[in-house]
Parts: sequence; C-alpha cells; structure tokens
Amino acid sequence: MILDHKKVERISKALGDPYRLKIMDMVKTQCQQNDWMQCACIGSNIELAQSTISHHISQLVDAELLIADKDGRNAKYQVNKEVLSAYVNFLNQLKG
Amino acid sequence: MILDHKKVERISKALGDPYRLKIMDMVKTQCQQNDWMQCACIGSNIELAQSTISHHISQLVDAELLIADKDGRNAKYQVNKEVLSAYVNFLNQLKG
DNA sequence: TTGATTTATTTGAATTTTTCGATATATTTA
DNA sequence: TAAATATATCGAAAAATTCAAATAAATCAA
Repeated sequence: MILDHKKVERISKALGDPYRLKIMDMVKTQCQQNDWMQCACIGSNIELAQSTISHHISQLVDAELLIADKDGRNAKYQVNKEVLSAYVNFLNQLKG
Repeated sequence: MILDHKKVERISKALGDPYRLKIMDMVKTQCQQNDWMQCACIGSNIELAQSTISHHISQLVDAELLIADKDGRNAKYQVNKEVLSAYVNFLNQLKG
C-alpha cells in the first residue's frame, strides 16, 4: 500500500491535534484487551462536547487511521495498522 | 529518543501541508547528492512568495524535521533522521 | 571603507481554514 | 414510544496561510 502526498497530508493533519492523539492512544489501549473500542468510552475520558468528539473521530476515520464499524446503536473502532504501516513507510523513505 | 504528545503533535502538524511535504521531499532528494540543500533552491521550485516559503521552512525546523545551518548568506538544510525515527517509533507503538 | 546586491527573516494585514459547542436529525433497543 | 447513541448542520471564535513590505545579515565591487 503506497500513499500519495494528498493522503499523507490528511493523515498528518489528523494526527496534529492533542485530542485526536489521545483518542488514538485510547483506541489502541482498549483494543489490546478487546479488539474493538466502543465510541461511548471515548467521551467519558475527554472533556469535550459529544459533537466535537464525534467530529474528531470522523477526521481519524476519514484519514483511515481508524477503522469504524457499526454495532447496533454503538460505533466501535480499531486502529488501522495497514495505513499506519504505509505512513511509516513514507516517513522512512524521507530518510533517503 | 522519545517524543511526548506535544512533540508528536507539532511534527504531525508540520507534515500536514502539501508545500511542506514537497519541501521535505526536495531536501531529501538534494541531500542524496550533497548532504545539504541550499535554501534558495527551494524557492525556485515552489510557486509561493519567498516569505511564505521561509515561514513553511521554519515550521519544519521548529518541529526538528529539518536541521538548519547557515552557510554565508545562505541557509542549508538536512533531513533530521533521528527525529523521523523517533516519530516512526511512536507510530509503530500505536499499532499495539 | 562605502554602497549595492543577494538572501533570508520578520512584521502586519487580509483571507481562508479549522475548531468547537449548541441544536437538530437519524437509528437502535428496551 | 421513550431513552440512548452517533452523526450532521450551523455560526462564532480561533488558528493557519498567504503576500507585500520592511528589516537584517552577508558578500562583492568600486
């Protein structure tokens, strides 16, 4: 999987916010126990309005850093390891 | 070298712009031949005002993605492989 | 040394983009 | 239906981007 500059830009932008970094960390930690993380769980750990959190999450999903799935009336999330790896490859290639 | 969230945020933000990505690529390519890249060379390949380019470069330097050095009245740049590696480590750790 | 030229940075202002919360809108489940 | 959960829309506030102009620093020529 190879990312073009547009894609790299979107991923970088998505990672360039403290709340979104925290969300990524939370999803990672949760997934180590469960495979998936419930969305509601995020709200309880971040002091932002629900709509704002939803907006942040959708930016991470748009960038494909998170894989989203509907589970009844909940949403659940997983870190997208493939995209992260492709992003890492791009960065390593910058080292020349 | 371990990066905290604040540092990761700044690096991500710096990479979240098409012109700055292009600059990183240009510096990398140039360094494969020369070790260092002259700043003036960047301006000739990007259709932005000189002051704007300088602003973009300083964001990359602030984030420590580029190492800057003065060479007479020119500036020259190098990709900071150590910071890139530390950033990559952070991302890999997100994979769980 | 003085003055002109080259190169990069800083400043200020206008524009654009992003962020955020309030509100409204689905959608599912009990 | 009512409660719970996630998403979408909208406007205001904050931040980032951009350019032009001013400034700073280094080099070169007379």
